[in-house]
Amino acid sequence: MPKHILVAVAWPYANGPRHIGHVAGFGVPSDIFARYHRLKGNYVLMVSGTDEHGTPITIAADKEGLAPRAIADRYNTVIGDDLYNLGLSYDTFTRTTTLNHYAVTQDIFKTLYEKGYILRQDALGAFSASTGRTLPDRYIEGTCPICGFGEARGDQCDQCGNQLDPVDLLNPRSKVDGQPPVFRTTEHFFLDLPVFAERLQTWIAKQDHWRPNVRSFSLNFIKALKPRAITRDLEWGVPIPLPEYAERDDKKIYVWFDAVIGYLSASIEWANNRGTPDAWRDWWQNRQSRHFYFMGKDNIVFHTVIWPAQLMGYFSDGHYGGTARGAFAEVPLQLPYNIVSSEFLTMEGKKFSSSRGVVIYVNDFLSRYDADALRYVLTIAGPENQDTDFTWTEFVRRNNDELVATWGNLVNRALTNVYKNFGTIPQPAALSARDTALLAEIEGGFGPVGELLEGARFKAAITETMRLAALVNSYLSEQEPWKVIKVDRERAATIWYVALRCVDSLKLFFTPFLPFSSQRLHEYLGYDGFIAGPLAFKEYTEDNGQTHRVLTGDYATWIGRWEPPILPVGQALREPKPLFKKLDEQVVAEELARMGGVAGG
RNA sequence: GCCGGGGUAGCUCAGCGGUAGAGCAAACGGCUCAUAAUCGUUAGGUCGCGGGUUCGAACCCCGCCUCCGGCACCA
Repeated sequence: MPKHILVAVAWPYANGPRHIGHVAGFGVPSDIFARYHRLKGNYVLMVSGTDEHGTPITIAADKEGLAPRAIADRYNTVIGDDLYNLGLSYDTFTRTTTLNHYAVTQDIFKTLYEKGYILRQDALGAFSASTGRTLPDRYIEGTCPICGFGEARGDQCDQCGNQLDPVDLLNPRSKVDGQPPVFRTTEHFFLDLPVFAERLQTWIAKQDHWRPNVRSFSLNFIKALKPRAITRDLEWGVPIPLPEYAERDDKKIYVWFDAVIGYLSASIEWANNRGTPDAWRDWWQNRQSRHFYFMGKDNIVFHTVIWPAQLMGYFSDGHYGGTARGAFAEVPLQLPYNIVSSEFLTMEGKKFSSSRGVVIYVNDFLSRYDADALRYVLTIAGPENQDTDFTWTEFVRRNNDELVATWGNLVNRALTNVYKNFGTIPQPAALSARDTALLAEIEGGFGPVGELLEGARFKAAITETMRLAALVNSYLSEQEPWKVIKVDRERAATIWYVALRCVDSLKLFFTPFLPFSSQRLHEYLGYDGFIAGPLAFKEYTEDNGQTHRVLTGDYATWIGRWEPPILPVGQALREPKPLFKKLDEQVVAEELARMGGVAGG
């Protein structure tokens, strides 16, 4: 029985291009997971979009003399292109500035407010003297009242490590324009998290399948829950859906409150765009569905505590809950099933930093190297369980000595031999014990590799797949069909048939990780159709006339299945070419030079 | 400061209570179909340090050293 799987992917923030650390954390792992479940025959809905509200975008806009929307437009395009080029197979990659997203966000806010889960309280806030906008604590600096450090931030002193309140700073000033901030009392709306503390505690405590650090970190976090402000004094954001704020342009919903709602709103948008407006409920109001969230470790509490609290509070009410009929009626919106959080990638031993040149942007990377090469390295050497370091030396080595040498070479030697000597999938004679043993081991991989993928153990899954590929190289070296063919063409045909059967299965194991090369291999083997096909951009126009671009794809037409394929004897091969490019050792020096030599020190 | 995570073969990492593992690098040998790729064999570690629990500890507990994150109106 196919399952409904929601793959909810962190929303990249649209204030600049994204670097490979970002896609290592949420993009590649989530796509591997989604592609695997599609092959498995499950109903996958993979959603995300660019996160376009909040202070950093308004600051970027001010610097360039543009409207926030213009910044968001620019980076929505850049980021969308990056994800497309990496082959991330979203069902819907949209943005938070759509009418639909505003409507869903406002419905959730309004419903939580009416149910008493949102409180109104006065709070002391810091404002920019020049623009009147909120100044987040981290944008205020001054002299630390504890240690006297002159450049302490409003939230914390980097010298003595103490947590601070911006009103305590001596000589406070805005990091944006250098002016002293103005402090004044302002009304804010607070999500009443303590009301949910007990339910959250019970729920999180029984999530044995979460990664241990996610679970323990979250349990620790909810020991001291306070109401959390979910509005900001900012003109850029989703309007507060209450009559007294309808005409005001100075207070909006906090970006994090609306960003997580994107998982739901993007699902609703997906359903509307394909003309089946209730289809999202199969994932959200279906107790059998499972929701997987992918993000970096800095986002954990938003997904394990705050978003679940929003969902618990909303339950099956509001406009979207209340319009459910039939099997969906009164089924509460489903909570996360698993929170797959990654650690951080560093770059040549340092944190990514665009200002210091310690960075490689996705579009820059893909202009010189293949997406599959990046996907391979980010998977097998990615920050799955601990911070890991990306180095160019390691990238070149993994590409050349592992991807090209083990898998690329196996495919190439098998295909070129068979293409040259037979032209079609050769007819085997009786299989030897060695032949059947190899086939059993390779085709037996669908179970264990699949289990590793289901458990989000991507490193282990690709390592096991590489081990299986190496077994086939070993088999060929031992059987030496290039020698056998001179004396026994039928036996040579059998050996090559066995090798190609293995390659055909390995092709499926590699498809979630390396979709582009797996599709090419699929075609070289003489098959038609897509096991990993093209993605597509579509334009949608909403009622206000505003148009936005959505990254999607026609995944239902893809034909791959997570099971040993039936390799048809006699099927004509297409002329093979190497799947991967071997990289010259000097790209290491070139790339380090491009980074301005920062890696040396 | 508080909370959390890490320190395992030259390198990158897996293992997380039951005789120390993988890949790469190194040495030697085989093959030469294949992107000079591959295959086999060998070598290599008092598992950060010191205590403790246990029949038995990389694995659990305590202390220390060291590195790295998070600390909620930053996303």
